[in-house]
Amino acid sequence: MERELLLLGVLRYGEMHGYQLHDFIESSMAFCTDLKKPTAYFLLDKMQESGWVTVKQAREGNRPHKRVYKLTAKGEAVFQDLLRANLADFTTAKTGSDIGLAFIDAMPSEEARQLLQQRRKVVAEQVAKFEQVPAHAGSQQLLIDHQLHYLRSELAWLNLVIRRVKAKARAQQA
Amino acid sequence: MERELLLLGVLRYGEMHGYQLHDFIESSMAFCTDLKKPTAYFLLDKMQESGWVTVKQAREGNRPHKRVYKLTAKGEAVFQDLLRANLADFTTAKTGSDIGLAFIDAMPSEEARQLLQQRRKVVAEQVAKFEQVPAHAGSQQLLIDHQLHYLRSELAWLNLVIRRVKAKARAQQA
DNA sequence: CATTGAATAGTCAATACTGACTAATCAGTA
DNA sequence: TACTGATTAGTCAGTATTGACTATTCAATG
Repeated sequence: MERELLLLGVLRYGEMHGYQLHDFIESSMAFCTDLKKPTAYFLLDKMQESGWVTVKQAREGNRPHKRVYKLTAKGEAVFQDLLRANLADFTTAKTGSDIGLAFIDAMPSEEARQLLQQRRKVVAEQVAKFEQVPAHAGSQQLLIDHQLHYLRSELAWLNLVIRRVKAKARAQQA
Repeated sequence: MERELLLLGVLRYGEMHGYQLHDFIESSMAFCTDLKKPTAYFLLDKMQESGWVTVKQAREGNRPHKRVYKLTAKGEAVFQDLLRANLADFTTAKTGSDIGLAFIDAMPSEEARQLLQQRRKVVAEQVAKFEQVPAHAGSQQLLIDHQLHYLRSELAWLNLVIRRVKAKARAQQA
């Protein structure tokens, strides 16, 4: 239900059409979710069927159809419920970057070390990127802070792994 | 390609049938991926078409069909490539638990504080669970260590957020 | 004013993923 | 031996998700 929570939450800022919604999410929340356009429309349609949002066709100038979505009272209630459920719970994030580590013994430690150093560079670049992000308003800042916290923690862990792999590489060469 | 890497990597331990594969992943790697049975069979079929694995029908006793998958030379080559690509790269994990934080201003800070304290309990329990996990062999241990590192980092961050929310709750009541 | 490229808005066919199911065997037990 | 529940093995129909596309409008430029 996270994506629903997200869409409802964004719609609380005011009525919007699908493209705007998707755009806002792409730009403002890219690092905590990735909601593709067709998925957004799919979910919005379902929400409309459930009565969480209303849709009206709008025309500006002589532009073609444009579906404007608006939160209903029921939608707001669902939002409040989902929000509470989300805040009280915790689901561990899954990386995909871990899978490689599981099989790190399948290659020479020295090569693994080099690859992990490349990975470290990637993480360090992301950290740098987020350090440059200008201050955001309110809870947006929370997400940025979290991302930074997370990335730094990953960097620290990577350093640890690299040290371990280095030790192993030395042992192998001896 | 992470799931492919995973399946190929597990098959390197020796030929297996689909159920065994899925079982191994469920039990040994549950916290870094979740690969459902039908997905495993789906991917294995595709891999067979690509020539990464061979399949042979086997019968033990008079059990019905049982498809035994075995890595081919090509499969091993692909595995090595995927492994290198995976180790050199980094993809940030996405939680879903962040979405709630993005809208935390939509409820009274005092209530948010209580909910986040529930969340903290959930995280703390997971930390405790992983601290109990007995030592594993080789790179399996790496995954467990990573998970612990990650969970502790999340716990620390949550504490920080809770402090902030507390401060806000005090400010609101004053 | 025709043309190019960007932005806006949405669609669709295809892929990926999963919940819920079948079906056989085995192990215990009453 | 008939029944119950667990284990093994796999299937299938339905849902979720996405890459790649269409089609319009706008803005700028030669």
